[in-house]
Amino acid sequence: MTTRRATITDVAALAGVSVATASKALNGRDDVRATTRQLVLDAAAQLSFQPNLLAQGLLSGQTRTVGLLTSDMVGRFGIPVLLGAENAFGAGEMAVLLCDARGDAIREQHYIRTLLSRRVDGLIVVGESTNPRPSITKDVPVPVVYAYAPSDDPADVSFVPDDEGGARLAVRHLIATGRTRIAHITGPVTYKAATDRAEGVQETLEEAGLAQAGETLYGAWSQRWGRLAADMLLLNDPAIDAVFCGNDQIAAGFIEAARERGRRVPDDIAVVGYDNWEVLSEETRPTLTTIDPDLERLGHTAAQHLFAAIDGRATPGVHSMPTRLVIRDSTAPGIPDTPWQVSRGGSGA
Amino acid sequence: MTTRRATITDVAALAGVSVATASKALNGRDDVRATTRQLVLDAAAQLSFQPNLLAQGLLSGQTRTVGLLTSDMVGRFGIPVLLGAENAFGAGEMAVLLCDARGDAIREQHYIRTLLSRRVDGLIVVGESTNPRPSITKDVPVPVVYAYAPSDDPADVSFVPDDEGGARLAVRHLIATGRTRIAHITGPVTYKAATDRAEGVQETLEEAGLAQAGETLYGAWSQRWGRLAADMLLLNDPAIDAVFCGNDQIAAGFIEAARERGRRVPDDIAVVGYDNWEVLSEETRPTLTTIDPDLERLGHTAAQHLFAAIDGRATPGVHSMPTRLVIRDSTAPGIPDTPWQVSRGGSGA
DNA sequence: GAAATCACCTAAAAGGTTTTCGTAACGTAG
DNA sequence: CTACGTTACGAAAACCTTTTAGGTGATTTC
Repeated sequence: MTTRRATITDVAALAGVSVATASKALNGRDDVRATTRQLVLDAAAQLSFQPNLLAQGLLSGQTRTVGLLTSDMVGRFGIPVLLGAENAFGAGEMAVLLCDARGDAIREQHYIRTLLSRRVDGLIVVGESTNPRPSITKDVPVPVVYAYAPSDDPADVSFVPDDEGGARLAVRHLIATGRTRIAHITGPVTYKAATDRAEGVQETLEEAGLAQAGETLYGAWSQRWGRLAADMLLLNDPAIDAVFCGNDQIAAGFIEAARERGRRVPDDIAVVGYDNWEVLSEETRPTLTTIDPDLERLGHTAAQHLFAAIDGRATPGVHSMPTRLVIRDSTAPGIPDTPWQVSRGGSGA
Repeated sequence: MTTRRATITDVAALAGVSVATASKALNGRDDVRATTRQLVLDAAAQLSFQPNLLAQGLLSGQTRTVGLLTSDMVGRFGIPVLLGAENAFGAGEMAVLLCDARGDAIREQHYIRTLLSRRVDGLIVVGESTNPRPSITKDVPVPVVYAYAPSDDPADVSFVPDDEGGARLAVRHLIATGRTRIAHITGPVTYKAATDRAEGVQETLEEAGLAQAGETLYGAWSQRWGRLAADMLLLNDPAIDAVFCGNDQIAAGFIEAARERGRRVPDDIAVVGYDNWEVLSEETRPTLTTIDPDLERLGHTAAQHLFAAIDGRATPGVHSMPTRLVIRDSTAPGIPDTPWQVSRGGSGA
């Protein structure tokens, strides 16, 4: 198991050529005879030679490695972003060094240092909420891209979901299906995601000449809050015919409470969620129309822009990424069982 | 931003000593005068010198890096394992290279090659189900540890959750709360997790002199199947007073259907789930008693054993990791709101 | 027949660090 | 004064690869 690994010297020796020639043969450079090249390739195969990327990196100054610094991997949103990024990296010859700072600034500093020690070519920082986070770009001699949580320095490269656009999609869909008394229940007011979406709701309703049914109800991101808010809302304003919820958990709670109060979804009240967290949105009854923030794509795009930045083609600014409306039964009665999806272009970079 | 990074040569020059002395001073070796050492340290600080880990690795043959090969990061189980492992690595000076093979054997081979090219010190392979997976240990010149999915070679080092033990915990708890007609609904029979748990149920009931209420119902890991199975079960065997479900989704579906059929949980029927997936187990009504497989700990332990293996102290075999019973309201009526937890020792390595 | 061209290959340096060995300087014992 | 041990430091090798510059022999050109 622990046999010494073959080096290019071994390959060259076996092929009966010099190290330099072996290198050229292996890397497809053209001042080597075809027969010689084959000799070298055969030798390499026989020894199952793998070039030492450390040595290459030392020489070239490029490690083909990027650091992925996440502030809280436990949460739901970091994972898809990370997944999309890993996906983009895997496609190239890049590898990703994963560091989870667990929301601790000290630990983050520590990780940044070790990543730099390892001479990563770039850094991608993924946050856990869409609230801006401190920039690290100036402290670091390699390009940095921020995903999900933007940097607080607008000159950095950030990718965030278009929460306002998502809310617009949701509300337009409700209006298009004939709803006129639309309420909005969402999470804590301290979340930029919540206030952005609320703003999107507000503006879209105004554009359509409608008034929002009641104030935006800020609470928690939980099912419990969805139930509670449903009780409040249905009691105060019985004429409501649609509600847009700040996430799928709130929506699931709302649907449950509404049914217990004898309101039929979607016939009496249409419900739209947010996140397209499928374990919830596919299991509510009726299944849940929701906004998919397409986080995997966000991560993918962020990674690609990190590549570009490494190549010297940075794209500064906060880029807001388009979301998708996923229509299911909670807004569209009578539609066949398979959900159909609506994608939306534009709005972002 | 792209200023050349300081090397030990720069530090040595600034301190007015040779490179060798600088190295010794920085690494705390003792044949260097105290005043000289301070000189070097000051110079290093001034240049904010960071040793190049590539160069160190090239020389020492140790990269202090491990590869984490996951077969399907999208799934629910890989993540906590990965998290626990990352946690263990972060504590030391190890870094983890993340590769998601997405269940594709070709891609897995590719990743293994590039990881070896990068001279990782070890590999941790995390699977997506507890079904054994092909061993890669002989193809690889570094230690390998398998987490969640064991290797099919029993001489390898594997860590799996103790599904049988988890089932025992669940059934013993039901018996302890006075239930005697206990049914078992679970996922597809193709999952070893499902059959292991079923076996645990069977044996525990026999030991208690009880007969299982009906055959084990194999189906899907979904809420839908939980509802369906509930309908079948409650119709066929109205005397059932407890059900142990193969996961929390099935349990959530069961609870829902049971309530709709007018059975009170836990008064008429006690329900136990599996996984302690908190988004579900804390949101069902009543909240769900369930088995927590403690995957984060599993990942942590696997990582620690990888360290040991790298140091030459491997621990071959399939180690089965203990689970925890988390008691909530679906089995224990009238208990105050905060859940109390029971941990169990033993049974594993 | 000498010079130039060409095809192919090799020696050596570079990259940053650690470690081994060598070498001063100095003090102490004989 | 010589022999030796100790202390503090420096030169150079080693890790593995790529690249540059150079070298060899054969073939072509005048």
